[in-house]
Amino acid sequence: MLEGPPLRADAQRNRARILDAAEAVFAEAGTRASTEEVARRAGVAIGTVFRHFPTKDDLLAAIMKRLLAQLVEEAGRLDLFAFFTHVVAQAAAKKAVVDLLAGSGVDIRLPDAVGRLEEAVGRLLEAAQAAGDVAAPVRLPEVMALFLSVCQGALHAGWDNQLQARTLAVIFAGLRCD
Amino acid sequence: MLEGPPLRADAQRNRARILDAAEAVFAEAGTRASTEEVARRAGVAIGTVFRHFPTKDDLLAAIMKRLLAQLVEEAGRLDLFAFFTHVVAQAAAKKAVVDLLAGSGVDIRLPDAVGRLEEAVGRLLEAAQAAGDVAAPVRLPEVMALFLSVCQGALHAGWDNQLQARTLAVIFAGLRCD
Amino acid sequence: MLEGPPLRADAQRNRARILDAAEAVFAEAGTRASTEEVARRAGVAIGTVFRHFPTKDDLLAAIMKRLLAQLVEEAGRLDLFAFFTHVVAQAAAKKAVVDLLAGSGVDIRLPDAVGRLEEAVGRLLEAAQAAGDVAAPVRLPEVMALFLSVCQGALHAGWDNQLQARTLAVIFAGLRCD
Amino acid sequence: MLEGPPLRADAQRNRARILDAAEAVFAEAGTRASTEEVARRAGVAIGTVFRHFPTKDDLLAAIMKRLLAQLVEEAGRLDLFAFFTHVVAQAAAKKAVVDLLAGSGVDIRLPDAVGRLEEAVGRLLEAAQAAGDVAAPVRLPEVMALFLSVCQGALHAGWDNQLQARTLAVIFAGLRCD
DNA sequence: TATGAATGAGTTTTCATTCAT
DNA sequence: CATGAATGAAAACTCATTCAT
Repeated sequence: MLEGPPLRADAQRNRARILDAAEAVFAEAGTRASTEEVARRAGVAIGTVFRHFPTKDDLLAAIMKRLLAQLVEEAGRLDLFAFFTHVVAQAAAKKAVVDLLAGSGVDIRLPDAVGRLEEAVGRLLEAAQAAGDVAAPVRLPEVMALFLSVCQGALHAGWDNQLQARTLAVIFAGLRCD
Repeated sequence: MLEGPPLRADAQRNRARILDAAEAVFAEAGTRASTEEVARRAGVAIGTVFRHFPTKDDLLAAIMKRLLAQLVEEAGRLDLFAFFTHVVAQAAAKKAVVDLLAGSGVDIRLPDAVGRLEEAVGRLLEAAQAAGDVAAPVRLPEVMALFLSVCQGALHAGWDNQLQARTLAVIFAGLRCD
Repeated sequence: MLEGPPLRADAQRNRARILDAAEAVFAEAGTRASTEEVARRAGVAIGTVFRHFPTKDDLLAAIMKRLLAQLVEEAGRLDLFAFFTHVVAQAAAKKAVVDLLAGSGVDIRLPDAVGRLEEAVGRLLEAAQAAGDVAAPVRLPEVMALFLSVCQGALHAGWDNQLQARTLAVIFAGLRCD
Repeated sequence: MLEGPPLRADAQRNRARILDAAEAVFAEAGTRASTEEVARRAGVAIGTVFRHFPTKDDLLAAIMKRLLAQLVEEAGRLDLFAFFTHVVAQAAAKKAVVDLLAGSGVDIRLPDAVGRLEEAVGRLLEAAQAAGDVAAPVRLPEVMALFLSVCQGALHAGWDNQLQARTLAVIFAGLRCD
């Protein structure tokens, strides 16, 4: 957890640019895309990428961490159903992250961040069950599993709005009447 | 659709060996695993792999095609719920294929084979609806979407039998009461 | 010079087919073209090519030998100028051979055949000088050199009939007034 | 025509080294020589060659371009006869290049550079005709054709100084009395 | 003898990572 | 700190040649 000295303003800007570029590049081309391509997209030299993220896996982990934090933040503002819907809707933009969450060969461990997301979803689940919107026997693990599954699914095969809605409808019904 | 002359017996044997090896290797190490490793596992020289599959992508496509055919065959013997359950249970063993089905950077198109799977699942759906096991408004696209999603989800290390069962239970309930 | 037993009729037919195919293939794609491609063009399996020509170089040497014999034969029927003109006109069809004559990396020695061609051209030269069509000081080596040079030149850059004629005209003038 | 930013000094040095090495290697062993050998000779890692020339063909094209520029420069300093003589004399050292100019399987297009050479030779021709050293009806295309032909011819091992001189003498006479 | 599958050394090419500028 | 050239191990792919069918 050592964070080192705070970065200079330009360094911080570069770090953010690289993360944005990496998210975009890996979303488009998968994690096979080269680090050079990320640098190019970020408008930065390759050395700069490696200064900020000593290995490619570090870069991937950083993307993940950032998205997970975003998800936690969104979970704090929405109910369970809205959260699912929202995340699925934008899953395609986060391809790499969802892939990583699902473990695509690259081996990255972020127990903290994942744990925090699980807690956030847990709170949503409790609330939904308290409101009677989700059946009592439903537990967090399967909700997380469904969440990840549907994110994965949504990445691919061009789920349009319709298909997203219909697919989520089945899951929501399942949560309600289980 | 031209298939060329039938392969010699030994060639056919090698082709199958290579596909088996590739399925295993890519399941264990992802599609990043090298073609050499596949050759080694198949007990064959690298040139033999490339004679059968001129490109790594060709090899991946061939694995896919074979798995899809297997799924179609299994769909013919099971009902919708059993099919889901069965496939999810062994998804981890087919990691690479499920990844490919979902499009993991490698660019492979097998509309035919995918189409046939969709038809097979369509028949299962009709039967299940006729039997009253699935609600009338449910349509094929969302069933396929759920199917793929859950396969992806099931790849994760964490899904033990319990979690598989509980997750599918939610989906099955959703299909029933939608 | 051991020639072995005479070939069976079908074997002889195959040998010829392979040579024709090789000449065509190497003319189109250079000597880098693969032996497989030659086999394919000859409508023969790769093993058959290697039975007739134990190495690729043997195949190339055989093409050469055949073309040189052809040239000798043509030299016997034409005068020096007609011979030059004729050979240049069809040089493109013999790309590989001319390349080989010029020594393109592949190392092949056919002193006999080349010697016989040189003799044939020598006879043409004597005749032409006797007729006063070629200046007395001109010697065989430079005639051969010009011959090969122009063949090489004609292979490339799409010499049309016009250009062939004009280029040869300069050389013929040079031979006359040297 | 965009050339990108100017190369760093060390990169430029390496680029030149690689070109020199490639010219030497390909002159000795033909274009079949491996890129590794070029790297070794240049005292550079293989990756460096590919950073500068992403493809072997790119490397070959670059050699060509450089030689053509050299020829243009030499054409600017010499008269037509001296130019021919000079180039023929050193043709053997440029084996690969002359082969490429003539198109030896490798597929490279450099219309610009070739065009500039043609212009330069055109100027020499005009001057020679103005001086009465070349007959009026002679045109540029056949001069270029002769030039390339003789370069090709000169590649052969056998052309010693004598033979070069005698062969060029015939051509020069032809240009004079055509 | 013909066939065509298998071999495996050799080549090209890619890319994460290091390091001189 | 940023840059971008260099590195070199590893991967993809080719093809002359051998050998089982």
